[in-house]
Amino acid sequence: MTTSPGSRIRLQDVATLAGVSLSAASRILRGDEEDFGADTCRRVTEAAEKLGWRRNLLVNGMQTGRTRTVGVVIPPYDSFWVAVLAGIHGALAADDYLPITVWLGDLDHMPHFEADEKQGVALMNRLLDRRVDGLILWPPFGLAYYEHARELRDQTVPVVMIDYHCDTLICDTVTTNEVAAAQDIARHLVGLGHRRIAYIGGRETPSQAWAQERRQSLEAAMADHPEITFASWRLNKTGSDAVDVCRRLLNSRLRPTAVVAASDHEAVHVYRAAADAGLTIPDDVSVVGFADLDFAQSMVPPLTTVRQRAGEIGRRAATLLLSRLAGKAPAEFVDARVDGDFMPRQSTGPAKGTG
Amino acid sequence: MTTSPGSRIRLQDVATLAGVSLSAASRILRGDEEDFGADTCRRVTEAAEKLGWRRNLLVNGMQTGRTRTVGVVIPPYDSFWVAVLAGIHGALAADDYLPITVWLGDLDHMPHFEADEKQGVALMNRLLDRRVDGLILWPPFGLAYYEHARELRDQTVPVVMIDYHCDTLICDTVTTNEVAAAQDIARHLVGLGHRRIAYIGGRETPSQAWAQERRQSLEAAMADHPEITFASWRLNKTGSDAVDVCRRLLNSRLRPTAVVAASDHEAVHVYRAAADAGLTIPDDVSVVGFADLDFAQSMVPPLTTVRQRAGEIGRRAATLLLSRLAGKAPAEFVDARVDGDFMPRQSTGPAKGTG
DNA sequence: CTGAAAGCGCTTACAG
DNA sequence: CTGAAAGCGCTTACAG
Repeated sequence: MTTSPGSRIRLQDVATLAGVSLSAASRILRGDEEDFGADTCRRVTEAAEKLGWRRNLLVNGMQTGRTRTVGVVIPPYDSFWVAVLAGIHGALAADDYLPITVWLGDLDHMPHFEADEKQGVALMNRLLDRRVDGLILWPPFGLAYYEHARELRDQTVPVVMIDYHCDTLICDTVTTNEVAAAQDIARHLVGLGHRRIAYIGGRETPSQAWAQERRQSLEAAMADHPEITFASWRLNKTGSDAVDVCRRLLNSRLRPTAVVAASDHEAVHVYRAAADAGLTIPDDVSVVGFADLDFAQSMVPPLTTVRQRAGEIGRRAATLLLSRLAGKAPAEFVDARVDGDFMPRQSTGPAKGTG
Repeated sequence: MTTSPGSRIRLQDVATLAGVSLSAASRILRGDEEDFGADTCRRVTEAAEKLGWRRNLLVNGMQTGRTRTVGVVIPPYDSFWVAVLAGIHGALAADDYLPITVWLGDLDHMPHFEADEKQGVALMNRLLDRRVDGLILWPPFGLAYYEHARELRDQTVPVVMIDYHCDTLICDTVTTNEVAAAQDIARHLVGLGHRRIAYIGGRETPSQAWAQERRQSLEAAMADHPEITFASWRLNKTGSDAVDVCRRLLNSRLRPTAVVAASDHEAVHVYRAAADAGLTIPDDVSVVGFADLDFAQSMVPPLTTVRQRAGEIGRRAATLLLSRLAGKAPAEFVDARVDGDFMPRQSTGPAKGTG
């Protein structure tokens, strides 16, 4: 029952059993069979099989400096991130790379990453100590951690960030095409006759650049329609005041006939606030989400939203990193944009009084 | 921009900069400071800091045969498994172990694992080639893979299986207390006056032992109530006939007033079939799920179900493995049971005609 | 208090 | 066609 890790079979055991030298066994098992007699090859293969020998990838890692391993700092936070992870895993596995996925904090109470900077740096360093060849990071591991981990700052280890974006790129990034998505949303709502539109977002820390970009894209898209009155609202740091803020928003002087939420998560709060205020969706107020999370379709009414192609985002991130590792990536950092798909459903309708 | 992995700082560089020997630097940086002069220690620490040297855990792995790494073969399939993963990650991280989470197939179309045996074995072997110290597996990686991977069969590498259970234990297991949960369900339904009760499950392959146990536990619990007529139904291999089977079940001669689903996933199908058949939940038929997945509470009506303590299950699995690795686990395989919590909600009500 | 030496499990030129 | 030797980046007795 007790494990004895030292008892593993070594190549030398295989070589001995097959009656060849260590190096012969090594070369044969690595496919270098041409130089050896068919009989020798067979003896070695059979000996390895019989003893249950398996190559030791730690050795390869030490010798080559490459572990064929990628650190992925992304929690399975919601269906979007789970799908991103799946995309990453698939693409890496296809190239025989192994993702090592870790995250900080527990899923129910995602911490404020600013407060956990120390732990964040420690997490990265744990991965770097394992000699991952590269890293894929989610937004909260933005600039701050980047600057703390020497390997990243010095660009010894390539990094791809998802949904993180800033003016001067510090690494490869993969992001949803926010501008196009915002225009889709604006076009849809304006077409339905809405003139008073509000946006409700979470806080926008520097590391949550996507949040800022999403709002700004929508503001820009709305600015193309001078007939629109538009207002952006924002939740507090933790989002604990979400329903309350949504309620105030709906009752605000603007009296929006449509609310665009930063994501489907916030849209849920708008639904609740609308119910509290006795407002019907979409008759009294239209609601648009973002992401098309797994629950969006079964909300009552089904939520109009922008589907993010999460799997594709993950795959792009992984292939980008792999090409970087293979030295095949462009010299400049890549700023990859993945389109979203506007999904009109029943949470949006004609503006009240427009019919 | 281009990465040069060979350019990493080695301990020798640190030693040279500090003006000490390699071994002195090694011992000082590992905390063996007592034998050295305070000044020497400082010079070494500073040199390491200055050069940005980081220990190479691959070396430790090679030297000790332990990598402080655990292979976790669990996809983030639904909120249950995500929470299990979170529990595992938390417990491993607390002990400075690193989980390496991988899975087979894509999340949308989870493959038939029987059909992918080769890939499954390859997946395990990829982990074993990385010299993981142990493995945590989800049910589909049951007996079959177990028998194929020599390290597992020979118990060189300890394994904990979640929700896998069979008569003669082949490894440590962590499972929900199915018997108690089944009794809770039976008591609840009988108390509501139900006399005609059906169970709807997916297929029960050998590797999905939990499915079999769940059904059998319910059958046993029902047998304690002789006034109950009980029938078990089952979906086809892929579950593609789910709604259809549920429809037939509801219209069957039994005319069940209550349906117990193998999990919340199947309960969704029962809801749909009930709607198709013009039956109201719970007035015409009561429905009970299992797991308390993230969507259960917001189903219409909210689903009565058994909450599985996923986080606890994950933590137990991880700590069990860690104690096994530390040689502190009991000699026999552990069969850990985690209680579920019965969650009565609005999908169950008095049996029709009972009032 | 410090350094030369062996070894972890291999791979890869290189000499026979 | 095959084997002795050096080396990957360290750690750890052991000798000074």
